[in-house]
Amino acid sequence: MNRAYDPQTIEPRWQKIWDEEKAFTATDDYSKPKYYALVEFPYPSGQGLHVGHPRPYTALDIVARKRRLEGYNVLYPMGWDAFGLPTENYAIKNHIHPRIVTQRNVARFTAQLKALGYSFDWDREINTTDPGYYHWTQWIFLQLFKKGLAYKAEMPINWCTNCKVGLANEEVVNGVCERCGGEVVRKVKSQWMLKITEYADKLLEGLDHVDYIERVKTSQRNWIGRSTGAEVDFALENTGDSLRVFTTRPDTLFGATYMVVSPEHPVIEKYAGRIRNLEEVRAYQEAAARKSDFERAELAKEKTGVCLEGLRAINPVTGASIPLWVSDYVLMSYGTGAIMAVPAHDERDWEFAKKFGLPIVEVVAGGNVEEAAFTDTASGKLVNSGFLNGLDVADAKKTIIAWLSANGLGKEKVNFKLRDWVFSRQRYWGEPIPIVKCETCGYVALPESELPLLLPEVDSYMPTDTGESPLSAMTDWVSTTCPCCGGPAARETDTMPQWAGSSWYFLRYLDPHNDKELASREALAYWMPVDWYNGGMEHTTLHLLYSRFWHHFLYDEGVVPCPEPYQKRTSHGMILGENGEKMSKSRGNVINPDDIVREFGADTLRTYEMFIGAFDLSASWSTEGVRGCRKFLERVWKLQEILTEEEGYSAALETKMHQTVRKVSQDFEAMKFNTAIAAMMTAVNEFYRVGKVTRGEFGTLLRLLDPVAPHICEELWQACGFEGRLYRQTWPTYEEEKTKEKTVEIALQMNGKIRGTLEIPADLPREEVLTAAKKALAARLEGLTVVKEIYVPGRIVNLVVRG
RNA sequence: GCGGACGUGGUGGAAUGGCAGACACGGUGGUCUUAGGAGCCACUGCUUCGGCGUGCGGGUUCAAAUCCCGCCGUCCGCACCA
Repeated sequence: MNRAYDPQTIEPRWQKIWDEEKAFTATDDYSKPKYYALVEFPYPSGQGLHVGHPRPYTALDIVARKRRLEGYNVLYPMGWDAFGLPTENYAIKNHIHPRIVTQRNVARFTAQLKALGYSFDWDREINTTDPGYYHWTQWIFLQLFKKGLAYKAEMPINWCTNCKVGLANEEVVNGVCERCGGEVVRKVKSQWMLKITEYADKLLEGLDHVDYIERVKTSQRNWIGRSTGAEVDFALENTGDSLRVFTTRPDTLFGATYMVVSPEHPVIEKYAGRIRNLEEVRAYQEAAARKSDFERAELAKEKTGVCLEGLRAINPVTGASIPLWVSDYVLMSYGTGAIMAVPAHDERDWEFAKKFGLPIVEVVAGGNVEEAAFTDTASGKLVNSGFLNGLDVADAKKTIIAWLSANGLGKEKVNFKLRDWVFSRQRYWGEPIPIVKCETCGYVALPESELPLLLPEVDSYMPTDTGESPLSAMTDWVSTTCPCCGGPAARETDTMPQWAGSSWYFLRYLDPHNDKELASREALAYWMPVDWYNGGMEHTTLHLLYSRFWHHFLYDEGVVPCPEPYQKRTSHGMILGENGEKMSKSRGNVINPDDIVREFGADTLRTYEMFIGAFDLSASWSTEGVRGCRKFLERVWKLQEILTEEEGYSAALETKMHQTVRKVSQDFEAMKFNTAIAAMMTAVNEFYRVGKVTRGEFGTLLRLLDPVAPHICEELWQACGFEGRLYRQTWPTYEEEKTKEKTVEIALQMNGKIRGTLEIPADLPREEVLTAAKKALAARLEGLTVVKEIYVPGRIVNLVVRG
């Protein structure tokens, strides 16, 4: 009974028992209320588990375990996002097949996660690199292809000169490859693209119907970047042709004194013959092409540009002839790749006009346009603008758009920052794209019966010098016949990006062994949407957006029962090293969770990671703090020594117990794990203060603490002779009435300054409280007049005095 | 530059209009001990003992860490998106 607390013995034992008893298996009993708790599945890296992983896993383990005690059928699954560059790079370097590397890493991660006692349903484990899994990743791609949402395009892509692979914009960080730090240049390649832009409005609108923390919604909205404005056509002088621009400020059209096109804009090629300084323009284009996106965007960079001499446009409202310039501050990838420049009311145009001596015409009054661009849209009135004069900005926008439409010169237009998703990678370790190219039929989908299209064995995983995938060297795999006409055809050799497998994995958990469909209709109808999804801030834009896009698409296809996959999304903060810096090998501040488990136990690690601070903020590791949590668990263990035979709560602690149950229950829901644990520490301190703990009190404590530290609680539950398994009990309840103290100590203030305290019965009427307060402060009140009396029940009396 | 978050003891952090510093770490003293890097007990924001204290300066309020205005600082995103 009074053995010392020994996590190294009890933790593996309970892990084995839970496993054998299938304690955390989600059932297919669809009559019970369901709860789907989800954490981002890890990439099984060679480094093994990081102390950052247990933070979100423990948090949702707490939620999952609490929900089970509350009677829900809970699904809390785990799997592996196992395609990806580090594995492939390791395979290249060490001449080991990436599948072997993956198996090894998955085995290590599994052992590490199991040692932490998570209540994952391991029967539903998935792996994105299993053919039985990527079968359905490929299937979804085919559906996208059939609906015209997957297409091939010549795209200037970010080319990592080191990995020899095309990167999505978001994989380029500060001009270098996010993974290897190599130099990134622009290169044009034919790429598979997914038309996520088609879903921009749905992805934006869907945010209004889900419970995401606000900053996640904000970053989704910013990434989609919807802006309303107008398209305007400017006639090109003596060509009969026109140049279209997008602007959010059509109201300033009278102030458009020149135009700018991006260096890649086709109008330059089209009218090259007219451009008198073509050589200068060509040189500028070449210089721009050599620059990476990063260099082009570099902060505080001076504006550069060249005038297209010989080519001019007409301002459609003023009729004035205005010059055309080329400059890399205009991006081909947004809007139309051309702008109307209104230097008086746009900072970039103003800077450019000042540098090149272009005219600045004020059309919205309110600033000094010789000193700075006036961009305030709330206060100004239109001037120098013909029929718009005197209007405010909002009205002027409406009026000019109506005028443009009526004259066939433009119309209202919505633009998005969001671009289509570059979906090709010239890499081996990814899902093959199930498409063949036929000389007569073009790109043809593989029949669904031929899925999964297996990743073939290759001799080398190294991408070729031409930038093609290693698969392209496998001629007998590449050569095939066209499913459409039977003629000779070649397989697509690009593979999918790592984002693919993670864009729908939460659906596969519902029915992971189904080889007829990605998941059964019944399972989808019952389990979706995910009730609570937690993940890192680093995935709040792309992974979330991509997976929401696929899910919206699958909803439109009738595959899934709801448009939004995740009902609730939260994010955890990072765990930093003891020095407050990000943990990394090079900084030498890495903490290995295995060491913590070995020295202190899994329950201590779990408790500590939940106690470390507010869940959504980053926190620094502290080994002293870990020790403190171990000490707390030791004190819980030793409560056995003062455990009495009484059932129920003792009179002395009844209120405290009801308060603690309420506090812990509420705090777990609000992810305030640190204060929930603090409340349990206080309760334990109380037990020691009164010198005993009843069975009722101890049983309640064990059930409250179980989600955080399940092994010690399960062990104590059994050791102290409580019936059955703790994981099969019910969540403790409280009575609001019993959380109320009989007497309270209130603060006494005079003019808002604390002047004393007073112990009173909690239900004492206001007048009697005030009388007692005045009596207690009698000495200080002498010679003063009380002009106002404030009483906040249970809190404070404040007497406002004068004299 | 834009957007977001944050700023409280020696440290991590509580408190979201009502007694600032819960809970813990660290520290000091004591106790037990062959021993203490264990356990237990007490104290632990500053103070000239009047008071003063939540980055700084204003404001609203009977009452402000909390709400409002203006600064300063730190961290994280995004970065010429017309």
